[in-house]
Amino acid sequence: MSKPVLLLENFLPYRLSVLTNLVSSSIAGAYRERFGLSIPEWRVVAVLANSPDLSAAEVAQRTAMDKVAVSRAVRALLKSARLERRMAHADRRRSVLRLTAAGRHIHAEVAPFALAYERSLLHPLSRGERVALDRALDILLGRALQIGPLTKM
Amino acid sequence: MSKPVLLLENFLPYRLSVLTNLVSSSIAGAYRERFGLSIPEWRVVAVLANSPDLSAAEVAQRTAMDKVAVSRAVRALLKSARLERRMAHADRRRSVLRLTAAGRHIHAEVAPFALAYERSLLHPLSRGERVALDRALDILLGRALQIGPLTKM
DNA sequence: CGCGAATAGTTACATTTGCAACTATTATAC
DNA sequence: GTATAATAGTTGCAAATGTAACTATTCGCG
Repeated sequence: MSKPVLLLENFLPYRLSVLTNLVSSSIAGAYRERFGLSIPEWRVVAVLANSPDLSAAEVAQRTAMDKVAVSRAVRALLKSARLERRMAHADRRRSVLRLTAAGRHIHAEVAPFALAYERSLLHPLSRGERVALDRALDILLGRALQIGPLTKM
Repeated sequence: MSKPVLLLENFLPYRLSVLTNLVSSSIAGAYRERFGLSIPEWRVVAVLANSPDLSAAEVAQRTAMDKVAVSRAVRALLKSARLERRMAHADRRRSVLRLTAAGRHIHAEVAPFALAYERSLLHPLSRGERVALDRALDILLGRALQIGPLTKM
């Protein structure tokens, strides 16, 4: 029975971090220079394309972003006229966010690009391997939420 | 034949990002408050524990960090006396980095903690699911490197 | 009502991160 | 040997991100 040794290259959090950083920075560079869009902005566009008229808090929840990040992304999207904001008549704190025509247009451009990247990334995996990956990521996410902030582990 | 639709919650880069942020921030909080160590510092300690006398550039390569991040982590570790640095006699540009006794000590504390977190995270996965995950992450990393910066995709 | 707690969103500030420019040293070419 | 290029590492600056404090509005409950 040998004591387990920590090798960084085998350590799951490290491997996730390296892979994610590589993937995210590749995508972010492409979005930025081709569409003038940051990843937070892209997330906001992506959810509003499928679910118009959400409030900022609802967008935050669906994008796993915090409200400050959403606020900044919304401001940028308003400035670039890809988003319009009204206030909820019932509750004047609440905003109602909706893509403009320009916003829907950029979504129609970026979405196929994003899907193509994902398809290319997954290309070397078999159907079964993709299913296994999906499942593992789901389980890990749930587990990470469960473990939480590690206040006292 | 329906056109594939982009749903953020199914988009692999998004899912990787959410999972990685959650895992990394959990770990980072624990390292910081319990050991006074940032993740970049931890990576440097982890590689030097197994491979003493590396140069900063070699550390950068093995930790997937850039040289600036390594430089900053090394400075912090020197300040906290967990690392000592000599210069290579043959090439006085090159540093030779080695953990001090305090550095080895912190490694001996953090490594079991890190392994325990990893074990806990992987707990709900079966042996076969872990193997499949490992394999998928390896393949994805290689593929992401191959695809590269997306300069012209 | 009306007052304290809660919620939506923004702003301000500190920390982190990435990139480019810089210094110092060594290697290469002529 | 000297000039040019390349390499190791640091520093400075700007952009991105997170945390906390703040404003405005609404809710809950007497």
